[in-house]
This record gives sequence, C-alpha cells and structure tokens, in this order.
Amino acid sequence: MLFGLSSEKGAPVALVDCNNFYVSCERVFDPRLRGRPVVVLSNNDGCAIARSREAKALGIRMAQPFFEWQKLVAPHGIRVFSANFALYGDMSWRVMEVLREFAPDIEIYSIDEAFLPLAGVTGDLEAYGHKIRQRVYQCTGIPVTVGISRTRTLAKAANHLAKDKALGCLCLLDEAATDRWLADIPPGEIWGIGRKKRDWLLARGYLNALQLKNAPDDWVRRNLSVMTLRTVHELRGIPCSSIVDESALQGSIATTRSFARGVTGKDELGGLLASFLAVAARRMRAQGAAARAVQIFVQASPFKPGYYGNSAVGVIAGGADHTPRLMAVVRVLLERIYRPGIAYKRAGVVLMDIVSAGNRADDLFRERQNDAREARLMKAVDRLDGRVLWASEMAAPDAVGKQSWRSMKFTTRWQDVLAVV
DNA sequence: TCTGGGGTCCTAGGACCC
DNA sequence: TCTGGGGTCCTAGGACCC
Repeated sequence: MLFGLSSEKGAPVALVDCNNFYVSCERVFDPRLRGRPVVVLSNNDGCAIARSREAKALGIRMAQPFFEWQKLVAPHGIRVFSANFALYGDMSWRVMEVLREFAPDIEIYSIDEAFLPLAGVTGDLEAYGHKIRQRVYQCTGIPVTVGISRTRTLAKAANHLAKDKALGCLCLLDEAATDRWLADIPPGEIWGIGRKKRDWLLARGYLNALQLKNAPDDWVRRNLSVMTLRTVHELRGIPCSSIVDESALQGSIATTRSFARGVTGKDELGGLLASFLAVAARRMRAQGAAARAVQIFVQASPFKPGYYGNSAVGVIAGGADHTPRLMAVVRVLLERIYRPGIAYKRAGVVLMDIVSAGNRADDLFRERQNDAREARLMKAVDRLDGRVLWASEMAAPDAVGKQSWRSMKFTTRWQDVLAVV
C-alpha cells in the first residue's frame, strides 16, 4: 500500500498537441510553405526550436545550433524563420478557445498542448478526437494530434504513437490493447523519463514501456524516485497527476536571455538586467501578484574555457511588485556577483516566492501610505505596454535580439494584419 | 565566428532547535 | 564541558518538461 496513491482506474482524458506548432503558425500565413522544409530558430537565431516533417527528415535535430546545418539551407530550399513569439502566443490562444468548446475545464499544459477531461463524453471517443482535430483545423489552420487514455501519461503515449503512425487520433482504453502498444515504446519516449533515467533503465534491460509498467513498486521507488513511481502507476491506468488548478499563481516568473555579443561592463549588464526585470515584473503585476524574493544570474559562454557563472538571491520582506523597488535589489545583487573582465553571454532575472499582491504578509515597518501611489504609477506604466523604458534599461540596446528572418506579427499588430484584395 | 527560454518538482545536506 | 538523537526548515542543485 502506497500512501496517497489509489488503485482506481482513471476516467478518459485527451491530450491535444499541435503538430510542429511554430512551423504550423508560419504556414497558416504562407501556404506556400506547405510540403517544404521549414525551421524556426531560437532567440538570436541560435538554434532550431521547431522543424517541419521535411526538415526533420533532413536530419536537423531539436535545439541543434544553426551554424551546424546552415549548409543544408540552400541545397534543400529550407525556409528559416526567427522566432515570432507574439504570433505563436496569439495563435495558441485561438487554439485553446476552440478546445474549450469540447471541454470547458481544459488544462493548458504548454503553448501548444492541452489536456481535456472527457469524463462526461459518451459514445465513440476516437471519433470525438477526430472531431476535435477537424474543428481546430477549420477555425485556426493548425493541425493537431489527439491521444486519449485513462491517465495523462498514457494520453501522452497515445498522442506520441498517433503522431508516429500518422493516425491523427489514438484512443487507448482497453488494457490488453494498451499493453501491446506499450511494448513498442522505448523508455526514453515515456513522459517523465529523461536522458539519465533512460540510460539507467536501458543498462538494466528495460527496453520498453510495458516492462517498466510491470516493474515492482518498491524497486522503482528505491532506485528511481517517487516521480518515476507515479509515472509507473500512470502507465497502469491509475492517475497520479491531477488536472492543475489554473487559477493558482505561478511559483516563479523569469526573464532570461543569451546575448548576441559578449557583455563586459557592469553598467551595461545592469541595464540589461533592468530591462529583464521590467518585463518579468509587468507579467507578475498582470496576475495581481508580488514577489518575496528576486534572483539574478550572469554567465559567460559555457562553450569557452575559463567559464564563470554566478547567481544571487535577495529577499524582500513583505514582497514587492514595484519595478524601481525590485530594481534596487537587483543592483545590490549584481554588485555581489559581478566580476570584471568576463564576457557575459547570458543573464536573467527570476521573481520567486510569488504571492497574491492583495493579501501578502505585511512588513510591520513598511510605509503603507506609499502603496497607493506606487500602484497607480505601475498601472500607468503597464498601460503603456512596454513602450516606456526605465532609465537603467537603456544600456546595451544591441546586445539582445538578433532576429534576421522574423515573420510579421500578423495577428497582433494592426499594420501587419493581412489585407484581402 | 555562430550554441534558446521558461517552467516544476524532488532530493540531499546543512543549520538550527529541542 | 562533555555527550546524543530526532525533527523541521531552508537552500542548492539535479532532472525533467515543452
């Protein structure tokens, strides 16, 4: 008997996952990209973060640096795009709105996937999955794949298999049939089994998901972790991860970037951190939240000798959501970890220990009369939606954001909205 | 020359307390 | 001054996810 784990089989849940999401977004606005190899690049055009089926077939790997496959671009006519997250975020919102028609309590798991509880749905669930696909495609132009089973881990597996075999939708509810599919899934493809655990399992003769499903509980608990034990129970059809409360506050909010060039000066680095803080704090205030701790980190290139990287955390009694007040903490932290003579390639600000701004614990010594004034100022700043720069943000404008091939912001900026002629 | 960004959760070990 | 065990809390780091 395991504390906290029941043995009840779960009700059906669907995982809807967009196919090659960023690439599909680009294709919606340029149908000529269909059937051609397309790749979307990360910030600074550093590496591949989305690949069309044709690009995968050319051997371009996820997160592979651009310079390693750049020579393939011309001969194969690969279309390359800088990431356009404003567009992808907007398209994601549209897809999720369609999914809510099918299940009001969807759980948005990432920008391109969501879980749909299907307990109330009667009839043929596989047909229902296909209906979801058609509707999403019709409303947004984004192709999706649907996996349905009794736990989120199995729904993930069903989705993976459906993508692999180009089925569009796969429904795994019968245990014997599910086992036959699981025998085909290598450990590394199971949700929750990463590189380390994959290698560990393979070295001990665990070659597929069915073997892991049948592994003894105490052995899993002892040699892997409680996380993996939950994964194993989920493979058996027993839910151990529930639908997450969407109204809950995030635990942390981060803004981090790699730089297009090395940054050495303290003031320049401070200016970059200030701009990261401004973005993170704006996102936090949008949730009506405040942070009780701030972390900053700075790193040199990990690919060069003489690496230096460091981080520091500052605690704020009572919490804060006011950018200048958070900035004062960031300045102190930078003094602690900055080392001259280093070419910094990456830095970031993380707002941590996030609480609701309305009922945050009060610091007895805080001057409450200033609160209302600060709040009004921040509201005014946020209304300007990022068009205001704090004085300390102005340094190093060229260090962030090389984007050579960005598509237009089709859905989020009026001047880019497609004209129908 | 060129190598992403934003999260969550667990675990081990140290500090501290009784 | 010496001795000990056990609990809790915090933090840094690791593993994993998309």
